Amino acid sequence: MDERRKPYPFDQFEPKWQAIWEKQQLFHAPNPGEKDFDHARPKFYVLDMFPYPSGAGLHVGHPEGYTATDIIARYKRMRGFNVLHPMGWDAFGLPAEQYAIKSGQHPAITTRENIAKFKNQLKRIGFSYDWQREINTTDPRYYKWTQWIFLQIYNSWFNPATNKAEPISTYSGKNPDEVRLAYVADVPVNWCPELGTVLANEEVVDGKSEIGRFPVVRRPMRQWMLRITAYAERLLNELDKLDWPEGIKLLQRNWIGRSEGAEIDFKIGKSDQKVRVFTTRPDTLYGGTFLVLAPEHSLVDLIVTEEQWPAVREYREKTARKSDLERSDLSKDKTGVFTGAYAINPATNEKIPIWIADYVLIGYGTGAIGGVPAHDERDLEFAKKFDLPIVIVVQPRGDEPAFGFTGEGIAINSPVINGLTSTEAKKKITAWLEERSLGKGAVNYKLRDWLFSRQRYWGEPFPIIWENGNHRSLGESELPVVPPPLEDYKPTGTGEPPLSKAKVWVRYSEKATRETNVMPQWAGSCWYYLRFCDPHEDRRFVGEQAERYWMSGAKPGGVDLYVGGTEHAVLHLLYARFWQKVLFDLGYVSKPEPFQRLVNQGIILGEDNQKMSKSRGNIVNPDDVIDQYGADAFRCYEMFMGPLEQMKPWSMRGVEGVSRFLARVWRLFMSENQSGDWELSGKIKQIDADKAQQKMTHATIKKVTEDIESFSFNTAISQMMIFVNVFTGVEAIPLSSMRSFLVLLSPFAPHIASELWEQLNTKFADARGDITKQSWPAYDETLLVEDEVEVVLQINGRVRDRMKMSVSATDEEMKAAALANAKIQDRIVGKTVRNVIVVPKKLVNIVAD
RNA sequence: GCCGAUGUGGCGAAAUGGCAGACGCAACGGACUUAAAAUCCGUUGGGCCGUAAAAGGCCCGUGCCGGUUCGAGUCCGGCCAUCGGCACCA
Repeated sequence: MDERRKPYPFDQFEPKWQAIWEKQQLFHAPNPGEKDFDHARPKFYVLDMFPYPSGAGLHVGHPEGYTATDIIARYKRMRGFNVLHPMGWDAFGLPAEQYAIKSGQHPAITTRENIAKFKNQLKRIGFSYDWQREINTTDPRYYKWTQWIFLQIYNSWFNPATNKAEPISTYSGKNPDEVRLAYVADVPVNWCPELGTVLANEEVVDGKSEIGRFPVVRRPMRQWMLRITAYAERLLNELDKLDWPEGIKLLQRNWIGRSEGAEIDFKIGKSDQKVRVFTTRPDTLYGGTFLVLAPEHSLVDLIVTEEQWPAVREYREKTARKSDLERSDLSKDKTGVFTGAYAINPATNEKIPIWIADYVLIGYGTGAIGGVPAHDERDLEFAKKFDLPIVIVVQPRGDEPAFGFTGEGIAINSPVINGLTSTEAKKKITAWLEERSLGKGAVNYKLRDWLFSRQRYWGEPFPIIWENGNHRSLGESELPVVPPPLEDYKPTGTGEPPLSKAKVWVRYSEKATRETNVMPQWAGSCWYYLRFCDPHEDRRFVGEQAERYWMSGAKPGGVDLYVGGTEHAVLHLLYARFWQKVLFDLGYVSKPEPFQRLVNQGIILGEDNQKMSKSRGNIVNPDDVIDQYGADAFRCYEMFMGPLEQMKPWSMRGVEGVSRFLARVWRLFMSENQSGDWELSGKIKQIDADKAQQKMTHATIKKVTEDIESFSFNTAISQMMIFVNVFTGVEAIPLSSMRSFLVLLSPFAPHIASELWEQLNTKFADARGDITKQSWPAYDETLLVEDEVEVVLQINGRVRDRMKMSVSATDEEMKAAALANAKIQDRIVGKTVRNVIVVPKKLVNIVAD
């Protein structure tokens, strides 16, 4: 293509229009109270998941969602909305730091370079972002407020009575540090020696770090935690009113993992000690023949008998050394040790042995279970292995065997609840336990508190200092806390964060030292959508008026449309919801949920149908595509590939096809003169469209409008192709149809639409101004109505003939015409017509045999 | 193991329960051209009958098996395959 002439001169007009948009700041959205703000228009906030600016630059997957949102943004502007469509950078994170370790270059420099590269690439695609609102999570003017929000979390607690966060000052207990939403705890963490940091559960995949795939081991360490579990119920319930894909809601529900059941106390021997267990099947209590504690359970020390100590100690040490991976890998084979102690089953009053086993997790429920081997697979396996008694207490309703039956049935061998269904039995036994103070109904969640500290350099420092072993928050006036420059960014390897090497910085005062952990990468993205509302406000994390305006709406979520990949289904999306709720409870924001509507774009595969990766060498770089085919072709191809949500392979041939379509659009408007220059085609005239042309135009307006609304961008483009095919070769082309068409095309291919619109304006005075300032065309449904339609004639559901009929034909007329049809006649001779089904304007089906 | 998504030509795909394959790619044929590229026009799911060639006709076909219905890619039940998530959560 280099030496050859391009099919249309996109290389000239695409940069031209990008320069015009930038110069005129056409896509800047003023805030309420600012110059040019229009109160009469409704608002629309359309947001992309902002990228991590990696050194590799954009790949074609990024702009897929970005193109979709850009189409929506441009469309909504033409429909009269004030559109907020911003972009920014989630720039804290490991790669820049890893690079710093290797090269010694400060991550801030790497980050700045990568951002410049990303921004340049995005601008070449012609996205209509309001670049005045660009934000960068590593900018002190931004993370000052990330730290500020942390302080709000730190300085509040979750009041169960009001079911919301409140300032810590309202807490009446003795030690507020026990209830803060941000707290310090010694917890078994996922320690990654290679990365020199701990990781959140969510960042560990199959026992390896999500980044780098290095092994991860369990190790107790003192860490900052955020009390997200306090919000489990609300995070679960408030999903209902969000317009998110059901699949994503389900992922979050499963992650939160609510289960209802009971907590039951088992007395230990003759002492006053009790073990509390959680179960979802209190109705199987009579079948409980042993107890199992997690090896780490604090009661173990108190109950183990002399002779069992050595075995217990050895087992506990062995478990502690196992990583999570090993622990679950060996899941097929149950292990455990008897403690020598016994408990009393409160239902049967029988003495049952207490074991420890690593299939019971310290972090879930009470860290102890009642073993009901007859009706729980894991307990059954354990009982078989260690020869523990098995008692059947649930009778299945079908003909399944009761032994090992885990479903719901009828309670048996259980005096208090015999004959009841499992559901009834659960209620009754729980009430029975409550009356005797032996237990109570309880709800448990799989969700754990959020491990919030990292032993890294390139992240937000905590606005916290330590004095005499106690933590204390810095004042708001001391923000931002800026990380000190370091000679050496390497992790210390001991778990001591790199910031501890900056001795001067760490020393806050005579008596106090700074916290040296930093926040995880998720911190900055937990609230960036709020900052976009008002990115330059320096007195508050977001201006109140701006927040109330852009986040407004009748539904709980403030952002009207949020587009990004499924990989953030439970991490970013859950964390952001959590922060939003804390800020909402404390009265800082107006909405309980951040994102009202969520759409996930599918992954784009390489041409070989494999995931794009450096090692496969199948990565497509948007720059190369744009060099060859232009930004409009790139955008349109990304949308033409198939449904947005679907995974689909890239195809350069496909890009070429879409590029040919845009060239046809170009030549519909432009022709080459003698000297080889493009000029407006003389075929375009101010004439009325004939009936068929008018119908095609309105059908196209309708289809494109509806398809944009339903995110069916691929079929919208198909319709525009049909339109162009119809008008290609027409001798006199009606101007009005071309005007409408260009407006429809402009969200998809804004450069060519702008250029052709301008060309029309040089000759015709029927419209004025830039195409981006036009309003979206309306369609007239009456023009789409046909006089005659082709009706399908079927016999027994098989098409036998077709005939033209007036749309106003009655059912009777259609039936009569069908039966009179020659081909139908031929086929039904000698047969009995049993029934005739008439679908108006569509078909007649004759049932005959 | 559990949960979810997907399965339609050579390929990407389209189809409020009503003509399966729109639109695009690829392929083939034609026009233009000294030639090629580009462009334009046409053909293109499979099988069979038919004819000199056409016209035309019939049957099969949306992962597999069954059901509901006048009529099923679409709804229901069971299975298979691929992808994604969770995974000893009591």
